[in-house]
Amino acid sequence: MTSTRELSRRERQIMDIIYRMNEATAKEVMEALEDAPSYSSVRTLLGKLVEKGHIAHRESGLKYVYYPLVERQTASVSALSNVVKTFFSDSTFLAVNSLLDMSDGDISDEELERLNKLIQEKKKNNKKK
Amino acid sequence: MTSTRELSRRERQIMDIIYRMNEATAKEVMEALEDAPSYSSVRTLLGKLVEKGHIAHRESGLKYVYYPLVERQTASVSALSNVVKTFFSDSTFLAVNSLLDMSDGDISDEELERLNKLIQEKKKNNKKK
DNA sequence: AACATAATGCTAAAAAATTAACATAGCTCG
DNA sequence: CGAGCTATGTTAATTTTTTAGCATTATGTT
Repeated sequence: MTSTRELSRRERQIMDIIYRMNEATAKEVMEALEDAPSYSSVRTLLGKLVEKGHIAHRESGLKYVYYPLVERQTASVSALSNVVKTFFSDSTFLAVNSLLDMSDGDISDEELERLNKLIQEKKKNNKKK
Repeated sequence: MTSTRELSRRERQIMDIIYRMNEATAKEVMEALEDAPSYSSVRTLLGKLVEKGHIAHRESGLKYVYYPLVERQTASVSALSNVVKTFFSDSTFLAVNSLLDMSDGDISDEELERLNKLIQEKKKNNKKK
């Protein structure tokens, strides 16, 4: 597994930043880090992440732009699964429930409508089996 | 913030285990660790987590039983928030959507029904404001 | 062309995390 | 009782992580 579980503290922070921004230069990563170390240190960490196969970089003019090698989608499923397993006894229902509770007016009516539809679909699927 | 972000790799693994089990002895933690180090090492790590204020232990007969000091509920909200921020552009909707997609027959009809109701509630709330 | 700026390459020291050894104390059961 | 098992307390060595310094290369600006 190439999961987030094997990363060190800083490496994880940096991966999170890169996922949030989709891609980022060393400078951008440094600026996004809360208690950022020196530019030099950030580059060393990025280098290690490249070595370990978590990210790659392409040249963009002068600089390198780093991007994740595991797709956002894949990584997100893995992250969600882990939270569901750890805090919700592996119950997707409980996790969704909690997310809905947490969201305070964060979801628009239109989005709620779409969720309702998706749930209807699920029901139909359940019955088919 | 006393979040998971400040923990080292092993410390995080151990916290996850303790959250999953609600509480655990050193031995149980060791057994739950995938590539477990020696019993001695596990105890050292537990000691560090106690020092850092993440867990506490109570005596249960002969042994210590460790439990988290930050409630499961609180920790789960924090973990979910982080995933939502990192992988779903801070959109609860997108995260719920993804969870529902991931769940394949994992949610019962009854649970789906409850989710629908919860969503209806949300809609009403949206309108009130 | 020379200088300031911004980036990389390489290297190394300092700090933190990880592992484990050894000593000790209470229980239990033959 | 006392040998063996289980657990803790303490300490120390090793490994990994984290930080950063210094040299170099490319750009663009005067």
